[in-house]
Amino acid sequence: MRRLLDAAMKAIDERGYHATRVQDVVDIAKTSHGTFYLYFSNKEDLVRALTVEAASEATKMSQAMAEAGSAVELESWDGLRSWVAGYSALWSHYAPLFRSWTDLVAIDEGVEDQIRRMVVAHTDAVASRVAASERADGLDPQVAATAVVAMLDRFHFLRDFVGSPVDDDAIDMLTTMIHRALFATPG
Amino acid sequence: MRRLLDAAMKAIDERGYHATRVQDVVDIAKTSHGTFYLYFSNKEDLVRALTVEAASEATKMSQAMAEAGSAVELESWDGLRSWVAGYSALWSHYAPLFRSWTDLVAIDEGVEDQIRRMVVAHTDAVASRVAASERADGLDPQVAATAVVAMLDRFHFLRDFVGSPVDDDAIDMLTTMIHRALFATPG
Amino acid sequence: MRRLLDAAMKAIDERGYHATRVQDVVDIAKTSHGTFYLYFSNKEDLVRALTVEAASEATKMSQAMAEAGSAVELESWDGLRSWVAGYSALWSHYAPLFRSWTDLVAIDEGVEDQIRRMVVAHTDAVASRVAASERADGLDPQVAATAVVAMLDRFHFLRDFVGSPVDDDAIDMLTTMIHRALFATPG
Amino acid sequence: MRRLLDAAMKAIDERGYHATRVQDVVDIAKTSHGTFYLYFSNKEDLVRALTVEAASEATKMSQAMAEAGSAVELESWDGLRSWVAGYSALWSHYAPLFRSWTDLVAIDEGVEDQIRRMVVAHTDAVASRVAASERADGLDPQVAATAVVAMLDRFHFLRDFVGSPVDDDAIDMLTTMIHRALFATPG
DNA sequence: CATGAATGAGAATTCATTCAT
DNA sequence: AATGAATGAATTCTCATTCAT
Repeated sequence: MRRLLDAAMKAIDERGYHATRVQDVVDIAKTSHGTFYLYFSNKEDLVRALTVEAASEATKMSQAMAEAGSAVELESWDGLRSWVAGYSALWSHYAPLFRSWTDLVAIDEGVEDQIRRMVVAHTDAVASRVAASERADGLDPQVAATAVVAMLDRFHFLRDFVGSPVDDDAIDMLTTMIHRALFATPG
Repeated sequence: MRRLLDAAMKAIDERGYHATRVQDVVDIAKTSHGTFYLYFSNKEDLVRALTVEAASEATKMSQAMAEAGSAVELESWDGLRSWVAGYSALWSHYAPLFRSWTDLVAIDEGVEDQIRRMVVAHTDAVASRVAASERADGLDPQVAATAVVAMLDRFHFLRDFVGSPVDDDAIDMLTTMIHRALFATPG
Repeated sequence: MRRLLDAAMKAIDERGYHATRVQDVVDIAKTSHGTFYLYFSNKEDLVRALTVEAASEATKMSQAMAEAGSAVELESWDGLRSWVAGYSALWSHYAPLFRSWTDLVAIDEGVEDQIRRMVVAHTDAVASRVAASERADGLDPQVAATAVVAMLDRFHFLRDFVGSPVDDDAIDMLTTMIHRALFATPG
Repeated sequence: MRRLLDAAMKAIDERGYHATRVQDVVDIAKTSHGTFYLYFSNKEDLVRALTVEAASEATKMSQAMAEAGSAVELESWDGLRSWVAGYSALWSHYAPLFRSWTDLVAIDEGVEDQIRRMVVAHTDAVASRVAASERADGLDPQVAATAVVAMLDRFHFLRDFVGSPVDDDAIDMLTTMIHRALFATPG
């Protein structure tokens, strides 16, 4: 089952979700059609399982942040950077899913729910810090958080699209831009 | 032919690209399968035509900006806002395509090229202004531009996803955040 | 469509419903899979169409009898014989369906309804004549009618099973037996 | 093995033969796929075992009748009734098989042979009594016997189909009708 | 130019059967 | 003897594309 999940990730990575056939997945997993349907009732079920996993990781990440401490974390450049780096690591790990979640939401309600859960986990985490910050006034926390998550998510996609990995320098710059966008005194 | 393009846009809007059948398109266009293949050699060809259109609009938009004047435009809040508003209008007009371009790039090289052209048009426009600005030093123009375009693009998608339209207030806030991210003096 | 219906009848005749593949039907009809699904949404739909046809014929037959006249028809040996002969002709024409309607009812509700319609058409026709007959008292018309239809239906099946066609002599004898069963003075 | 046979009967009763999966049978028997194939070489083998059982019962029934005595048995209303009641009990006990034997004969030659054996046991038993009876002249014993068995068999099916059990009254009436059909003096 | 019936390659899914444990 | 995970052949169904009218 783990083998099938990993194989699916690999296949989606290579061909994209829609071009991925059950055949491709079982070929990579070196198993048979029958085995696939032993563990998943259909192709959608497999994607659902993958998104559940990713959404759980995302939720775990923002909960960890919630427990770890105060708004200071995002308000300080270093604190913000570590969150951005965490997001980046998550994105890279689940790249095949994050890259195409736009399309995955159309699969079915179950998948859409998981993706929504993932988005909400991230935006809520940011929104609560923004709401708590004195320096971010003037910004609607939810809208600002959405903008931040949008930037992070798509930045990774675009870099991936042009073939440049998101390295430490890029994370630094993203951190700086987000930090300014949220907390900077207008110049 | 125009009827078919519009019908395709409508169908993709309603069902998403992958769930759209040639049948759906010809139904909406009130024409027949035969006619479809008279104007397009296949389904991909149709999408290619749509992306060519969107990419041309995007290019036109950034050329207009290039002709219109100096870096001041983006450096001033008002100038930046009008660009953001323009992007927003473009996104909304081609929403079905922008919403799922993640998926479209996988169709074929021709489509991917058009999308790349569109992304480059936007990032280059921003990057050149950032490069020209004295207040944006410390930022790699290309990377910063990518981040800005990422934010704009995905913000629209996310608002669309949660069902809230991008209104004037949201555009104001986006403008402010981008303005700060690019040009603000760190607080 | 007619070609497909006839082909299906032939295929069911040769292999039985459950062993009949869509492939077999389209092979006999000398057409393609695609064409099959152009006219029928699935295999069940095809059988439904066949049973609708058979049930309509059955209904037509009993209506004709109702219009033609009084109870005398069945009460007289000749009248009864002509009805038995009609039933026999119907059975032979739709042999593949009648032979296996036992199994067809399990396909879906639509098919079951048609078959019930067919059975009811026959039993009601007989029951009303029995009820009207003075010589048949002591018999519950519905139960007696069921027994008569049962005998007719299964007699054909059993003869078919052992490879002997139902000829005029057999029809004569069946007529005599039914006539006695319904109207004879106990010896 | 007994558990598997009973489970198969139950499964066929609930879903019909074709809809019954090996899975269903082993679930009901609370055993495993492996065990199933330990006792039966395949699915057909299981059905064959069931039909062998039913055919043996049928044979036993007509042998008992042969031993018990003379033609009088069927010629007397009471004697006939006890045979009809016996048939009815047999049908009810093996209802899942009798209900769908139309379908079962198509499985393989082995199954068809058993079913033929069962049919022949019944028709021969009746035919020999008819042949021996003086009052049944004019009727071909084999044909008349076939008609009687047909009526009995299908009457049960039809009653089952409309949801009315075959009770004592129905058996009385069947007996009367068969008695008249075979032995009545034409009125 | 326009039509839409016909095509068939390709994909998902099921389920009887095997076999290592 | 018993188990049940794994297998893959067989089948249904979809839909882009063609072509005779």
